[in-house]
Parts: sequence; C-alpha cells; structure tokens
Amino acid sequence: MEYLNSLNEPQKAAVINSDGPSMIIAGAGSGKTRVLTYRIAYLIDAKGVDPFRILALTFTNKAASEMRDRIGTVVGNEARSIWMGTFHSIFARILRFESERLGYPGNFTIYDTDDSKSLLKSIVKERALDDKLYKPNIVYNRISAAKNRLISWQEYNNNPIYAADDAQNQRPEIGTIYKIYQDRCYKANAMDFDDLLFNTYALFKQHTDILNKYQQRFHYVMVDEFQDTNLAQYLIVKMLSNVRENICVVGDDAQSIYSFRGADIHNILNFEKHFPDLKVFKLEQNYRSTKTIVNAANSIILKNKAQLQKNVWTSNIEGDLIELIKANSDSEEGKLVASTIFEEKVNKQMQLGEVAILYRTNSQSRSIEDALRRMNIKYKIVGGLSFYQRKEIKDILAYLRFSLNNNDEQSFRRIINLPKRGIGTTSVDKLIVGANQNNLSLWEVINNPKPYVGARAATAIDKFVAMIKSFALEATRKDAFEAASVVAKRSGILKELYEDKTVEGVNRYENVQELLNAIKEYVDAEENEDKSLNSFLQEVSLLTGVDSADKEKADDDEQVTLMTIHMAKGLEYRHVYVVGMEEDLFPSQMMLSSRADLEEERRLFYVAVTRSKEKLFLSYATSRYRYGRLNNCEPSRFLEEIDPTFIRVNQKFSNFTERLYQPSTSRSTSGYSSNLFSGTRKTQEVKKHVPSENFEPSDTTNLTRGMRVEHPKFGFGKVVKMDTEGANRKAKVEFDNFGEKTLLLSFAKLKILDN
DNA sequence: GACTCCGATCTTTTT
DNA sequence: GATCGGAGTC
Repeated sequence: MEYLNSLNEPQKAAVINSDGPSMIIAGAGSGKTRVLTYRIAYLIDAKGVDPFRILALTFTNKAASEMRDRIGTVVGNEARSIWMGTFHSIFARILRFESERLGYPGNFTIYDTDDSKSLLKSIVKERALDDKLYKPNIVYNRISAAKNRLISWQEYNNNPIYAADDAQNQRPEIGTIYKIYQDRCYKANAMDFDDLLFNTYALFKQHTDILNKYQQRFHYVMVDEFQDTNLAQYLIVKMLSNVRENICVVGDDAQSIYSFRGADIHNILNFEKHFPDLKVFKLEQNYRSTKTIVNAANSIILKNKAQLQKNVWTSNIEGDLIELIKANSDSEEGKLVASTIFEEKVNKQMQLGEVAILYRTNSQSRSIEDALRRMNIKYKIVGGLSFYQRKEIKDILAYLRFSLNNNDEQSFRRIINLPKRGIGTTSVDKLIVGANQNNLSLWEVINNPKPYVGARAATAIDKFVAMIKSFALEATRKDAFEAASVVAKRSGILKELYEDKTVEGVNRYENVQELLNAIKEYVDAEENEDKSLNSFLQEVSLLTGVDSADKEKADDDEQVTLMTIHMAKGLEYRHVYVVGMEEDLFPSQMMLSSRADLEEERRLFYVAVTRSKEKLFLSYATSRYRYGRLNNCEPSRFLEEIDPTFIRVNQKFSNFTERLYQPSTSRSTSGYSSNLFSGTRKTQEVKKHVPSENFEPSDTTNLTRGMRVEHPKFGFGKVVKMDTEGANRKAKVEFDNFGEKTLLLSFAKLKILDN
C-alpha cells in the first residue's frame, strides 16, 4: 500500500478511517478525488471488502467513470464491480429491479427536462389555464422543488401553506397540475429525473424488505460533492447506511452552487448534528494554486456567514498578482482578453489548452468568441446544447422509445407528424384528451382512432401504428444497432435530413449517423451483455452533454476553453480569465431579486477564482450589450471584496485607469483600507443616434464590403464582412459609435450612403 | 394543416 | 441578438 505514502497526514487519516460515519471537508484543490479513490482502494485491498458491497455516488457520469478508472489502476479489475455511478443512474438501476412494487414495469421510460416541460405545457393547455401565468419553467421548478423535498402531490394538495403560497402568486392550480402530471407520467410508463429519487425514497420507505436487502448489500456508502445533495438524496443515503453507519460524505460547503436545482447546503452544514459519532477530516492544504490565489479566494469567502470553519492554505509560491482588466465595452473586453492571452502565450510559453475563460452566463461567450476568432486563437466551448438534446437525435430516440413503450406520450407527440403525415396538433390533442377522458391508454386509442379524429387523419394514424408495430418487431429480433438503423431509414427521418442540403441539414444528417455509430459502439462493447435496443435506451437517457462532448473530439492542447463557471467546477487551468465582473451580471440580478442569495453567488465566484493554478485575470466592461441594448455597467461588488493587495490593474491600456483611483467620497470601503473602486461613479452617457431626416431603408441585395451605411439605431458605419447567402444573409458592420454588429439583412433597415 | 411574420422572452443546469 | 411561439393567411 505504498500509495498511502503519497498522502499528507489529514488525507491519510481520512483514507484509513473506514468504519463509522465520517465527513471529509475538502477545500478547493486539496486532492479530494485522490482521497476518494484511495479510500475505496484501501477498503478493497487492505480491509478485504468485496467491491460489490461498496456504493459510491457522484453527480456526474464523468466523475464516476474517472474515479472508476483511477481505482482500477490501483486495485485492477475488481473496480468494475463497485456500485459506482450518479445518484440518478444507481437509483434507476434499483428501480428497474424493484419498480413493480410501485406499480411500474421495469422498462419505464425516463423523461428528461424537455419532455417534462412539454408535458406540463400540454396539461396547462388542456385545462385552459393562462399560459402566461403557468409557464412550463415555473410550474416545472415548483413541482421539482416539491419532489426534491419529498413532498408528494397528495401532501402538496393537503397542505394549506403551499396552497396559500400558490394563491398569492396567482397560480392556485399548481397542486392540481402536479397531480395530473404524475398521473400522466404513470400512464405513459415514464419517470422524470426527480421521480428517480422520489420513487426510490418511496420504495424504501414503503417496503422495508427491499430496504433491508440493500442495507445488507451495501456495507460502505460514499457520497461525493455532498454539498450539492438535495433532501431526497440525503435521506436515501442516510436510510441505506442506517444499519452499519459506514457512511462517508465528501464535499466543500464553499463550493455549493446548485441550490437552484434543489441542492441544500444545510445537508453538509448540519451533518454533524445528525451523526453524533461523526469523524470530521479537513483537507486544508491546497496543492493547486499560488499563495496569492488561495489567499484572495479566502478573503472572498470570508464574507459568507453560512459555512464550516476551515483554513485553506498552500505551500506553493506567492505567484503573480491577480490582474484586473477594465474595458469600455463587451467587445473591447473580448479584445483585451484575447490580446492578453496572446501575449502570455508568447511570454510564458503557455499552451492554449492551459487557459480557460469563465463566465456567468452562456450569452457572454459571443463577444469573447468574436475577439478570439479575430486574433486567430483557437477555442472550444464546453457545455451548451448536448448531443443528446439535439432535435434530430431526440427525434430518432423518440421513435425508438415509442416503439418499445407505446404509451410514451411525449415521444408520440414528437414523432406522430415527423416527417409530415398530415396529423396536426389538433388531431393529436383530440387523441390524448380522448384517451384520458375514456380512461384508455394512448396505444388503445391510436389503434382505433376513428371515434376521435377525422377520416383522413385516422388513415394516416393506422399507417403510423402499423409502422411502429413493425419497428417493435425489429427491436425484439435484432440488436440495437440493426433495429435503430431500420427505424432511421423506414421512418423517413434519414431521408428528410439527407435531402436538406443546407449547412445545418448536413450537420443534422451527420449527427444522426453519429448516433448510429454510438449505438454500434454500444453493441460491439464486450462489457455490455445485453445488446438489445431496450438496454441501450435505458443507458442513454441518463447521459448528458458532458459525457458525449469528450467523445466527440479529443482535447486539443492548442485550444482555449470557454465555459460557464458552473461547468468549471472540479477543473483547473494554469491561467483563468473570469470575464463580465459586473454588478447585476455577476452577482446575477435575478439571483439577488428572486432568492436574495448573495452567498451562493459568492461561492460561485470562489469556485471561479480557485480554478486557476498560476494566474488569475478578472475583467469587466463599463458598458455591455444585453438583449440588443447597450447598458452601462458597474464593477461587481465582488471585486471590492478581494483584499486589494492581491490585485494589480492592467496598465497596458491607457484608457483603463481613469476611474480607478479617484478619491473616496461615497461608498463605504467595508474592511479594506484602500479601495479600488470608491469614488463617484460617473456613468457614461449611452450614445444615441438620431436618424437623418431623409432616412429611407435601401434595397440591400447589392450590398458589398466597404460600403458606408446608416442604421436608424446604430448610426453610420462601414460594411466589413458579408456572410452566407439566401434568406439568412448577414452583414457585419463596424459602426462609428457602436462598434461591430452583425445584421440580418432581411430585417435590418439599412440606408446605403453615396460612397 | 402548413407556412410566414412579428412580438415577447431571455440566469446558472451535474441528472 | 437570437429564438420561440401565437396569430394570421394560404
């Protein structure tokens, strides 16, 4: 067990303490994954624990497979039989075995967030409720929050507090929608993500024999990222480890950033109260970052009240100061970040792969991307739309899903008129309402559609049903790949995409091919014993963008990484740029007004700062386009919360500094003697253009590069680039006072000036 | 039922 | 600025 020698004392103590409840508080960069993997390895090869008796829960597939690989390198093949996976996948596995006790067949479909929201939308529509009030997002979040706190629809409807709450928000029908939603999911033989947790809890609560079985099976339970668990996850884990109490949770309260998804930081803050015998291990030595970064991060998180006491330190070098970049606009911010990256790359022999640019919202990426492209700096964006969320992929999967689960309402809605077969939303609504009113299943109704729809639609539906039946037959006779290929071809989707020769169309066609490749890979993989379509579908519903993104392209050392701060948790880079450090953007305006949770935003900033190993750059702009409007921006309050001795202002650009060292007059300096931002905040006038009297939009068919134009809002400018052709023809115009804009020519009212 | 146009909408998102 | 969805038209 020489691997123990590579650990420091607290790490080692945490690893060899295997029995009884324990909590490992792992500060940023303190070697958490290493401790987790060694702890499991130690259980197996020092304590002789059967890997089959270890349950290790994570939040992402990526974390689970990484850990499995790393344990594999220590203990070998045995690592494969550990029960290790995400909460959702492990619970789904348990439910597939046991769901009949809850009245669900084991081959239930898993609804993703899109499916859930569109089901909610149709319920709102059917009940003729105001869809401005009952927006899918709001209803979904409300129901999801209830389930995460283990509140059933019955309890929800019996509790006057929720009713009063909803009534006050003008949404008294939420309880009813919740009930109908659960009902419809049940009829569709489907569970949503939250149901996987809720139903697992219900299963254990209602059937003690099953609970006993799993309590006996799992001698050791470990939970990663414990600060992000919700009540349902916490209570299930607690139940499972109730008998032996060999529970070990690992996390960092300072990095709890998912409350909007039901995560409850109190699970970690109060864990000690629930387990009097709890042993607490604190990993406080940071191996990742310079002293400057560690201390700056500490000075930020210090402001939070709700936190566990710890003292994160490092023996690493002092390192460079944090560099503050101030820009006059979002596009200038992009330019400055890009040129700084370029200089640092040359000066410090950086690989672009060692650089990350982090932002609060996805929409911020655009101005950065523009600048990087202009400087020929390669980049990749992590996150965004995942492979399995793309329309064409979801369409094919819906065909496959529906062929195996004929009552899957959401898949039915997706595919019934795709490709067009003359069955519109009106007919579909009639069928679904018909099924629900007559207490029939969806499949029963579409097998005999005549009473519900017109003759023409009925004939089309008959043909559709016959096709689905043939697909189902394929699925039982052939392996997943062959069955899926037949479905893609015979459904007509592949053909439709093939005929679409636009750039997007070709892309979609390739994506479908890519999906088929993935299915082929699944079938060919030795470890997958069950090669049926059914088995593949069960696997795939819990995959996400992060999982498939790695597969798509191997990491390129010469690419800068762009992503949201949320996506960056757990990662580290030599240089990190946190852009958009502006009040209302970060901390986010919405977060503050709707939930008044400044502390979580601060933790998010803490996460961002601690991603960097060597040097951190913070940038902000004094004006920024948001939703097409130019807004004045104030520097983020978080910039003032960092001890200013750790910051230096980037002086290379002369126009940056004028506001930074003005004498203090108004704002309190809250703790630090010198303050970078105190002083009068002169907001710059937003420029406005008054169109010239004879402004008359010109015909833009012959617009070319170099022409001068006038725009009613942005004033005068010069065309610098013409994009694509046809209906979506775009022009990039450099406006004299508003910078570069891309205009859609079918909409934009441009006047071509006499050049 | 399919298509077009214009107005409303817009945080983060491991599953 | 981009996208989605409702209303209106063919």
